[in-house]
Amino acid sequence: MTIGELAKACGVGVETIRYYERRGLIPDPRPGKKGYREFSDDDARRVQFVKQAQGLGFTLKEIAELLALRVSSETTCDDVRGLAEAKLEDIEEKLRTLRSFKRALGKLVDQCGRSGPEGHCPILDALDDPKPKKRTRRRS
Amino acid sequence: MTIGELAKACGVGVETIRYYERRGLIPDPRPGKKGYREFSDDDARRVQFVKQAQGLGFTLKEIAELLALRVSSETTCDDVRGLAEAKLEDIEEKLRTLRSFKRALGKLVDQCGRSGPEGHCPILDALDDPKPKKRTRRRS
DNA sequence: CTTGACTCCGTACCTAGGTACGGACCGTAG
DNA sequence: CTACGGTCCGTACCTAGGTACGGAGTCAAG
Repeated sequence: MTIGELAKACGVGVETIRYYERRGLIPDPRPGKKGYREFSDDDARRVQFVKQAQGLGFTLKEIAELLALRVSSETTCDDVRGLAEAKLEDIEEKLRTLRSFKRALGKLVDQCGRSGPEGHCPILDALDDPKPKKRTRRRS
Repeated sequence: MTIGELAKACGVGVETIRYYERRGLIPDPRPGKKGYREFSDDDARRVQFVKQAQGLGFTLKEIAELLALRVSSETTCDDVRGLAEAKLEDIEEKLRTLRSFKRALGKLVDQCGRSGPEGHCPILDALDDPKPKKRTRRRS
């Protein structure tokens, strides 16, 4: 596919694709007919991965590292495993934080209407709460 | 506490705190002795919340909305519930994506050494796999 | 065989989120 | 009382991640 088709398929602008190329996030596409480059489905998956990972707070640099994770002549299996496990740690941490946000927000929704002292932030309060005792029933 | 103490407590620079003030992420601190503003523990919690949320891909604008979630004379309970539920949806989505990243990365670690065809990205492959069949045993 | 939409590449510009700078003021140790 | 470090505020500057622009080539429809 052409760069424009790739961009449309991924919901980004053509210029963004070109920027990712410069950053090395997608490999140099094979040259197609008469100077128009030919992109693959694999490129599309990479771009989509980049967008998802960005939404989770990873930087383009970190994303490039994730995409580069593979055993090659340059990297040993141990290198890869080490890096992957470090990334897994990041992810676990994000999961923990995200779960506590979720708990806090859920609690807020539950408490809605029974508001406490004005001017205090219920989200921070909920996050503080160390043991979110089981709530009786969630609003569907 | 002073702005410098607050900054140190939160692991950010003084200028960052001042920037957050301008953005309205922390309320105007009460004026202390002779022009030095006095910050509270609550301010510290807010700043820490901001940093965590940023790490999860929320923008300062979104974070401000989260911090502003409360029932007041301006917002009804339904407003708050609606917004909170929308945010919960965001969070669920992030959780799903994060979990699939985790699965993919875990799989990569497991497969380490049994690498497939060179030049292909094992993370994207692992993400593709619709049903990550139960793995025999995880490396502790 | 021209016209409109698309591609190429290089360079310039933009927004979000800080980070640094400068001059004036405060306050505590020496 | 002065030196040094922290604070105040305003403004300027910086990096990451795009976004837009311009001139030249391409390609398909009319």
